[in-house]
Amino acid sequence: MPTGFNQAELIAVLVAVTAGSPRVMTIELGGSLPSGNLESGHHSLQAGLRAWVEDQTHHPVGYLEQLYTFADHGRGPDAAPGARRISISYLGLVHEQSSAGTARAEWQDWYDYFPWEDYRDGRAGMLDQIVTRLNDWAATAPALCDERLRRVQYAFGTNGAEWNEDLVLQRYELMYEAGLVAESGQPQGFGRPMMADHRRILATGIARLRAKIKYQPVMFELMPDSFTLLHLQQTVEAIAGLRLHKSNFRRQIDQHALIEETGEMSQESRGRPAKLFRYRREVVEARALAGSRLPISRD
Amino acid sequence: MPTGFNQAELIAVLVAVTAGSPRVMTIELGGSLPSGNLESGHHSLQAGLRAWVEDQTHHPVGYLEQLYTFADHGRGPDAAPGARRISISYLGLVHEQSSAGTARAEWQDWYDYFPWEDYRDGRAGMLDQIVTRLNDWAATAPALCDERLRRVQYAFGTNGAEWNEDLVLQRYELMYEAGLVAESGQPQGFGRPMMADHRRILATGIARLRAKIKYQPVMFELMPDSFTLLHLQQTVEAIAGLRLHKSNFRRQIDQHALIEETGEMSQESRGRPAKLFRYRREVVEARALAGSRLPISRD
DNA sequence: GTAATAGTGTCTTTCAGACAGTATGAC
DNA sequence: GTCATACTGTCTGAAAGACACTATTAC
Repeated sequence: MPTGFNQAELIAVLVAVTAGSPRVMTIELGGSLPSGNLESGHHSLQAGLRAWVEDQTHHPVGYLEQLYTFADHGRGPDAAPGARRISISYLGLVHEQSSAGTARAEWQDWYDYFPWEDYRDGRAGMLDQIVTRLNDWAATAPALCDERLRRVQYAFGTNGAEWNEDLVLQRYELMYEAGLVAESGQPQGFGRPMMADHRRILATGIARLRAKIKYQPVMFELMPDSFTLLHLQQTVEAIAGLRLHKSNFRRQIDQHALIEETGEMSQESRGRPAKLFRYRREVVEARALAGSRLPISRD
Repeated sequence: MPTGFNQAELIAVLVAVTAGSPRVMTIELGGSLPSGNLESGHHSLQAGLRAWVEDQTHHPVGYLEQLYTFADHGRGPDAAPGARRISISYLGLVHEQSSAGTARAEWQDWYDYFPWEDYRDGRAGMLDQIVTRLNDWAATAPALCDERLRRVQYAFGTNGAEWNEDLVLQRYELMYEAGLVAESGQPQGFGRPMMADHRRILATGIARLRAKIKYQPVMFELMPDSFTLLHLQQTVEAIAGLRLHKSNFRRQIDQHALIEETGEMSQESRGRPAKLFRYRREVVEARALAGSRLPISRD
């Protein structure tokens, strides 16, 4: 085989939110993200992934965006010298659903893989343990110690620094370097491991989604056609791993005129029944990415 | 050759700003973006591109980020059936410099390729022409007309909509669909064309940079070690294609404590001499991506 | 003096953030 | 009535946006 030829693989981070839990589609009993080779029948990368995902989940993918492309030197018995495996990963969002997946494919709560990322009930107890071990790790390398301590402080919000929920990948990479996850050789690592670098790809996807949700109305891709405001808020909270302020959340949603009342009321309330809303897709697509406010004033 | 194997190519959108002009590195007299095949000697995608770029420009690449990965069905005489060319593009930023490049590689003003993207001297006259032709194009398809008119209004800021400098790719794609650029077959298209889809990749890079500069201090990667505030502002203006408000720009820069005085003064002034500043890389790396403010209030 | 650029002060508007309150259902 | 959830009103402080002003050089 000539050099310069490579095998290409598509990997999907497919997300849904069910009953306040963020879920990711997996295969092999939660050990792998779904992936498949790029086939010649696929018209484009995105089309290939979209067709494949809809086949697996029987739901339309509302939103699909490219995440990252990795390349590793080819491994395995049939790898040619100089050949690589190129992995192209995508983030996909699907509407909340009750179907449990198929035998091969299952939804898993993503906080099984990253328990320390869930800040909804306050700082996870596990975090103190993790930070202690990271600080020990920093101390083992006098030359790098200061640098490492700064990274830990920034990524984990210690020493008065604030927790930044977007830094999912930075936290995972620190833990990987320090040998605190199973993928880096540690038998008793934190969180549930995945095959190869799949947990790293999932971290990339979570980070992207947490960042994106702040300036693009992508959360509606995770919602059913009609929903209550509390339901919407709980979905965002599940993604961000944070509790949000109710009245401010509501004000922001309707300041941007993102939704409208359906006229119906929710049936399943234990308190006062809630109004149902729907996403105003047309309006938002027109004015669209208006979230991009530039903090630099024109003249 | 077995199916499922593909050729991989690295493409760089390499940006510098010289004397208030944003420049992109090209080869073939400005007709192509620099690109090279992924070689087996390259340790990783990023390392391959970085080594290659530094070899070409003799400058360290301060900032390098992946842009997008494309796949086309293999073309050309030696393409195997089912083989594809996978193109992985990167955005790189280098410090302003005077060197004119090499014989093979040259810097070009990116507004040669996208003259309608320069809003610094007000709305480019060319825009009225473009919008007229786009509206004509919309009218040719009654079924799609409304949809197309909405896209034009949004992307080009017509009919009372605001100009959004980030929508570089959307504008190029509309013009491509309407046959207003040479790449889609029009002999007298707007702007300078490039080979294959290179101008589309450049549009992707410009859009990414314009968006990024608003919440990450990446402009300093384009600056020399010391610079005046006006110099910094003109660099950002060159990228954004907009004029900025002087005193607000300055306030924002020092509110975030991004820079510090060197103590020196600029020599080349025609008016009052300006203080020189340097970027506080350490501080910013520590507090870093603090730009990510979430417009959703925690509780 | 003029021209040109450097740099400061401050007013207004907007909006995130926080808090407290009222409304309507089940029991 | 209590409890739970739904929903509204308003105060405060920070920061964007806009405008006007003073400062220091070359000529």
